[in-house]
Amino acid sequence: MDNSPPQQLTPSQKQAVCHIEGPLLVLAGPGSGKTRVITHRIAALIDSGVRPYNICAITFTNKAAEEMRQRAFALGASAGAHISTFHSLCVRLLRRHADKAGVKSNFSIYDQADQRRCIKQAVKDCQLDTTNFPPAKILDAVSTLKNKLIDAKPFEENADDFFSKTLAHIYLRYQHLLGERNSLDFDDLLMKTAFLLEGCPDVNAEIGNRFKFVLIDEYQDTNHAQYRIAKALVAQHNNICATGDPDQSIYRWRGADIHNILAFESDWPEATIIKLEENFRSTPNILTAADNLIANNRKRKLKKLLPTRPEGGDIVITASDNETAEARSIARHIEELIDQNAALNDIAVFYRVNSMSRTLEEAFIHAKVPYQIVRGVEFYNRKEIRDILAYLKTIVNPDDEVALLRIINTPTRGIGKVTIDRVRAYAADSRISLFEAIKRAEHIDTLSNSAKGRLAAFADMFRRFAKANLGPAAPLAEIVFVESGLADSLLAAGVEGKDASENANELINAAADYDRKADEPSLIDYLQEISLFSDADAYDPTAGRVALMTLHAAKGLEFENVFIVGVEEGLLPHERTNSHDDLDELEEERRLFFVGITRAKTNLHLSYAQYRTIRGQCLRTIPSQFLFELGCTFEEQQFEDDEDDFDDWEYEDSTESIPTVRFAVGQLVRHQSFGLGRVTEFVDVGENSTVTVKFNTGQTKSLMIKYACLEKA
DNA sequence: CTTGAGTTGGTTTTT
DNA sequence: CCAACTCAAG
Repeated sequence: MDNSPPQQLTPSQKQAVCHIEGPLLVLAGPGSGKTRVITHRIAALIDSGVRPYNICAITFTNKAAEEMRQRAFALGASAGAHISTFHSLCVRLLRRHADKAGVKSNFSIYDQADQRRCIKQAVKDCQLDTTNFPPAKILDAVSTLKNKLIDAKPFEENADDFFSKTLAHIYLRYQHLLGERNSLDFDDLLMKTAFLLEGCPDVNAEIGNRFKFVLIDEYQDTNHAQYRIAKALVAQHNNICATGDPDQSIYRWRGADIHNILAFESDWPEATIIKLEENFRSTPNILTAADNLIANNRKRKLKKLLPTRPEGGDIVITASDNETAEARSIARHIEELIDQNAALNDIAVFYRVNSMSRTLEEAFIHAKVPYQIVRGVEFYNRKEIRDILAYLKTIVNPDDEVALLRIINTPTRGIGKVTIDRVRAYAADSRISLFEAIKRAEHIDTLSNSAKGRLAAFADMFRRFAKANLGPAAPLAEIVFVESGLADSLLAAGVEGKDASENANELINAAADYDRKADEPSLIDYLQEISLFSDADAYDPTAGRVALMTLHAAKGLEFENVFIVGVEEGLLPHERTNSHDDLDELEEERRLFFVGITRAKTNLHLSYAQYRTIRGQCLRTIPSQFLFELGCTFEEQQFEDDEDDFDDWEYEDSTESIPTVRFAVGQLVRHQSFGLGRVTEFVDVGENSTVTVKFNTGQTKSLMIKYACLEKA
């Protein structure tokens, strides 16, 4: 049961803990006790006389930060060290030095949905068409620029081609809109902090006095902005300890630059490098499979995966007819595990895309398997929650037009499009904010008297809210929920609104929870904190439920029994990654699978479906190339569903293959011209079946069986 | 001003 | 396939 690292630290772990002064890179493989090393290190630093106040540890998620605080505390480290994510640290620094950073301290933080709306607005403002300039693409480009710390103005100055120039316009407009609304997006938090630290000597000096020892976890997933922040944080003392694993870098698409960790030695030439290659988590066969898989990546630092656990456990690959059968198969396997006394907390199911959770959920409900879907942000994306939060955001930051427009007529209070347009026009003319204009509604001549009255009532409501904004978040959230009329409107919606009401109450409870935990609770702080919530933060390891999550969310976790579903071409690697043409993309998908596999302590269960319904279309699938790279011999089970309600045609369809020569993966074959080789993949699509063969000449070929004349050797 | 029917378009992972 | 948006009727 307990596979935690040995009580005694291993020599290399000890070395990493005790290396106090100077830059240190800990290259830690999965399950190497990395977290343990970091917490011990924090404790050791404090032990050796460093004040907790002078320590800054940066984690990847809030959850990880929380855990690290507790663990360090359990090791006897006194409280006081700053432990948070990069983003939370940035929020703190930007609020503290708001004037120097060029922001107001009550800024809102834009999430993805807000960003998209805002960029859309910016595109329109530039008189451009959203079909030629899709907001999602533009947002991506802007985000990339920000992650590289290229601000709008310098970008515009250097833009020479048409697209860059247009992009520059949109980027400038977007930043302008954000500024007007006193809002920052996720990338701004990093970019503005980097500029603040690099551009203000006094802030930098203050940082130097404060943070004398800096620890950064998951360094392989830092982007350029985070790298520059890290550099600035350690500039004066050079005491950086970065930990990470290049093989677990899975956020390239978000700007993470694997180069940061690969080039650590050239950044800090005097750096000590310590490798943690022993694995205390997984059984040898799981590690062999993981190692075989990742060996296919060409661009990597070689690192061993040394097992310390005895043999045991299974790797099982299941092929099911379709995703429903796959989900049932998983549910049944879980029932078996439960029969063998496995704890529900010890079981997890991973998938590549969130939409795959639906089918699993249905199967688990049917089989009465308790589960939790680890998706923290989902709660905050619900309409009723976003509504309440929009009220709260407007209280804190009346310039946040997105929030204001969301709730100005929610619930409906007779302030429609026409009225809003007139107020906006007035606001633009008088060069005041929309909220300011609403307060002056009675002076707006274009408005009808009834509209004036409604706007006045709206403004009055916010005056009452402002008076009630006295620290703790929960009481205000409750007042807002009731006085805004949201509570009544949900009540009026009957059954439909019942869930929504419960969610609203849950939000108020969550706020109360925050109030209890925070040193100095405030609405601003609360809003900024929940903006930085991540999916993984919602994971409750003590829930007594099977955990369902994306492969990305699985990072940093471990389970006795791991299921990975949908191990198919197009899904893992995902087709949208362009991994067909781009080797880097393919390698990242492989790392993602590697991360998934190495979460498993004892039993690993991989599965794919032969047909999968995607966007309503039932399509034939191909097992993922990654499956064949695992290399170890495994028992492949064909899952047969014995329930009667299974659609007949699916059987027909899948059994109606034209008789053709079949090849097993691993089969030795001979080809007339290429000679001997081994089958690495067999794609069964009837008469057009193909095999991929790795020939002894070194080349790998995909061949159509009906033409290739392969013979089994 | 609100509502609902109809259309369009986007469709991975997330701080 | 679903969510977000548009538009016309009430």
